[in-house]
Amino acid sequence: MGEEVRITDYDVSNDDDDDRVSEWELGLPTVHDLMPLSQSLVPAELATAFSISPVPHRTMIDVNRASQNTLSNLKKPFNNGFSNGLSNGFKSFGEERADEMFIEGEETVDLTGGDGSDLRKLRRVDSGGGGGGEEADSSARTSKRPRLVWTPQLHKRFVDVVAHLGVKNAVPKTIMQLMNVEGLTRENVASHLQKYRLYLKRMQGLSNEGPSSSDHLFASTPVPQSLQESSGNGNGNSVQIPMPYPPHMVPMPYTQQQQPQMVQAFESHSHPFNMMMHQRDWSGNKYAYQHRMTNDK
DNA sequence: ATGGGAATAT
DNA sequence: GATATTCCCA
Repeated sequence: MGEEVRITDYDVSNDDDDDRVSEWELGLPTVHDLMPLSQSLVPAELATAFSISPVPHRTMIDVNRASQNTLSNLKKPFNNGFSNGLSNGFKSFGEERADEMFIEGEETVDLTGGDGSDLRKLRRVDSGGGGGGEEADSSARTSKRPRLVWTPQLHKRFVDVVAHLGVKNAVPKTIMQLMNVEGLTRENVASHLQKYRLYLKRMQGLSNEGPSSSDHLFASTPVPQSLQESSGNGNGNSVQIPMPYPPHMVPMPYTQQQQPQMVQAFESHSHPFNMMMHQRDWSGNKYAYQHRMTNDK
């Protein structure tokens, strides 16, 4: 019964590309449409000679596809929470690939964008008593956000922010804003903060270092001195932008980059972090894998 | 509306 | 049982 998030269902029915057909898809492709948009500057002979891989030919159709794809992505950034990375990726490889390549380098929609707007506000739709109106589908699935998984990276960011804020100012909302993580809600932070505080408390109780064996996550990120005990971190001023965190979101899974050090008293098993993306693809983009994680713990 | 914490849920 | 969400109240 333990129901884990199913990413499958929605998408199938939700797939914009399929149910919406645009003109250019309907009409027969014209010659112009099929005409390659670009030509190689390198003669075929030379190309082969130097083993230069030819750039895939793109036609207007490809372009339209790509742009539509992009549009729909922009339009429904959070339809079903964050699980899109996967669902999209699994659709149809052959076809999708072209599009991907084409729009590669595109930025993930950043709702946290410059000013720090939000995407929260999507809350549960409660039945208004009465009759009819049903949440159609625009943003209906909104009700249930997948469980947020606090990855080490995410937690680190959290800790950093809290540290820079000082215990005084470290309140959920502020933390959330400073963390600047796409899709992170105040509740998420509040909850985590609650736990973190307990951890800290329990921690100084034991005076010396002795991370309980159960504090997997927390133990993974050292508690900054600014938090060790004293409050305020000597920062009496209002904190404006202590640490400009890049807008983006959190890295990804956990590749096998094990470091010889840190043989601390970690559990004998491997980290559970691989399981992380069972619910959601935080980075929300498929290219995350390529990016190197620059965070250390 | 927000923070904090207890109660639930997964 | 750990961990995250939701409910409740100050």
